[in-house]
Amino acid sequence: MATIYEVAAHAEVSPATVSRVMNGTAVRPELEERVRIAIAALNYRPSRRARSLRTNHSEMIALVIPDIENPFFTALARGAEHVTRKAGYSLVLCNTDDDSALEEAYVEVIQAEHMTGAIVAPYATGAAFLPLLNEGRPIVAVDRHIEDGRADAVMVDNVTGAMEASQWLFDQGRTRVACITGQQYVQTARERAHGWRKVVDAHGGAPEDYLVWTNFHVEGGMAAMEDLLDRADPPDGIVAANNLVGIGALTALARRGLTAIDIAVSVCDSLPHIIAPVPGVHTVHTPARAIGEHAATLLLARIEGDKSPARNVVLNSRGDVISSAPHPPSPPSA
Amino acid sequence: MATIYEVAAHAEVSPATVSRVMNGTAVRPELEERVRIAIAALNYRPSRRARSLRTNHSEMIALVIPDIENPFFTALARGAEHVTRKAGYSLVLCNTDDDSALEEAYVEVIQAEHMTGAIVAPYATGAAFLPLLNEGRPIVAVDRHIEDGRADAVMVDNVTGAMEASQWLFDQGRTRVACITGQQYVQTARERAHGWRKVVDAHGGAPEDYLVWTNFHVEGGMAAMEDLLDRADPPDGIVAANNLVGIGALTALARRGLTAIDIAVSVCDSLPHIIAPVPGVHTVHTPARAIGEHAATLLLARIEGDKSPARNVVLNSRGDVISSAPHPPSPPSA
DNA sequence: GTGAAAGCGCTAACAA
DNA sequence: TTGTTAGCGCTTTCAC
Repeated sequence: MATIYEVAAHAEVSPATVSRVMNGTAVRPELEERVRIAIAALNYRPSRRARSLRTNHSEMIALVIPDIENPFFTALARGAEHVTRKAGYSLVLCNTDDDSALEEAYVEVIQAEHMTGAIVAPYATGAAFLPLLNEGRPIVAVDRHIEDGRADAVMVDNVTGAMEASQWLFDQGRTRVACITGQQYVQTARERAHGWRKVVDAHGGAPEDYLVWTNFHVEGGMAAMEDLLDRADPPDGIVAANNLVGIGALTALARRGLTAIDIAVSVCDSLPHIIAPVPGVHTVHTPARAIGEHAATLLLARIEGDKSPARNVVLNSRGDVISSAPHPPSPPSA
Repeated sequence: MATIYEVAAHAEVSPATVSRVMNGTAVRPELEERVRIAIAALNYRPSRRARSLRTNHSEMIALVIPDIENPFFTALARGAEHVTRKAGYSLVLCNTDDDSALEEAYVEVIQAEHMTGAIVAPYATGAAFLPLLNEGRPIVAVDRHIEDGRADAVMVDNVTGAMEASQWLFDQGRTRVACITGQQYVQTARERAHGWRKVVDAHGGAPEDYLVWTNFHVEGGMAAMEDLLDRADPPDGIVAANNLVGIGALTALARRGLTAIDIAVSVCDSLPHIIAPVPGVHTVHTPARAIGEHAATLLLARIEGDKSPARNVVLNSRGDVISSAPHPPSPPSA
């Protein structure tokens, strides 16, 4: 890899002039021409790490998500990648498995690599990311809040979504409606459970253990569904609080020779790669890609120097912004 | 962020001594203790970009894949991430959409950021990556070869897999077996088509246009299936050359009120997140995660200095290594 | 074993 | 406008 000095020598100018050409500062056309020829001849590519050391600015953004294999987060990643790449930034993949020790490890990497910002779906309160906020590094929370007024956030209205999912079951004539959700530490798990409870309570309530806290994975959904089916009074309708749990619940049903016609299933978020409408299943779409795009756009604005108060952007299921309040996120509903 | 000078001042030693402590070079215990106290007090985190500039070594590895939303590649990514993270490296996500212009753009980023190596699923011949090979940057090709003897590769035997997929259809008594595969430029698309052709030819052949070249996406599979269904002599069995095409084909069937019981479907690679066995569908598993793990392991060995000739590692469907030849990959079968 | 000093490749003052 | 120079934070000779 050629350096700026070699280019300068080749063009018979100073390194500063080469730098100016690279950065668009005014340079006499004749010199600029010589520099461009030298750049082409040597296939010169400026070293971002050297530039970064000097300017204290890098083109790397961290994408911190719990599960790269969850289609919700890959769609989010794609949206974010699309926007950041166009702006010349690269995304560093940080898969946390909802493990705060891994979050902390990634925070150290973000610091050590001087990444310019991060898009983060935090576990629990997101406390692991406070050091970044303290340094003034821009962070956008996605899907779940960082419990700190300083981070922007792009969210969907999970309570309303879960209420819609729950209400659909009652509309179908179901009366014993249970909910399978994620870990209590996860905000979306709490909010969707909360939405379920509101609707269920309006319909006369449900047994306490109709609310099952598991994890947001297929096997979590399966195990929870098994347990519910083994009850003396099994439910006749299920709210699955995310896509993978929904798949797990449906899988457990299938293993017993049942389908969602027997026990209806209403899923918060889409079932990925579904071949045909599954009878008895209802889904409440979550605009994952739009979340990623909005988060990236917001982050880039912060990087450009936007100093306005942290925003809490809420999207509807089509990905449109339905609110963008400049105040800190409301406290978690747990 | 504290610098090494601040730590040195705090510990009343030279920066060199701090550096030695950080890098495990021998230092008098008493000084080391002082340094460690200073590091903790200042929350010192060495700047990787400064170190990288000096040592010409970085902890960044590029992961170049065509489609982050394809579960095959996310599973591969997870495997790679798992291995690289343990070794202290971070993965930079490069999503190419099978677009060689994007590949070239990412190659420039890899150079500019001085990333240490790359794991790459290339489009077409992988010519975009030759500059990296010329610089001696270690590259491991996954799923598809770079047509150059210098890159390691981790593959599965696609021809055999497609033959198995095809044979299953004949075993079911199907006689008119078509194949929906990806773009001709994509090695896996060609190899799986080749496997299909071998089996079909052994069974008396098939109309020329029973082989449909589309793209490796759901809509590609759907459109191809639609066309096949509209023929005067529609097939009674389909080889889908990847997971998404398989979903597309099944979706097209479902839209016409048909299922794989009517027209059997045999898929190269797994159908993701499938709820229950789909009657009439057969899948040939591809060990995506293991591919990512092996590729990362191989890449790390190269980074550590392994100079042995490029290897071509082939995995079976369970992810075990069935061959690891030290000679360049065989030429593509196109 | 330890410190002083140079230098990785770039940019930004400052001078000319 | 252009060149000279210093310095971003680290590692690594080279003396001591």
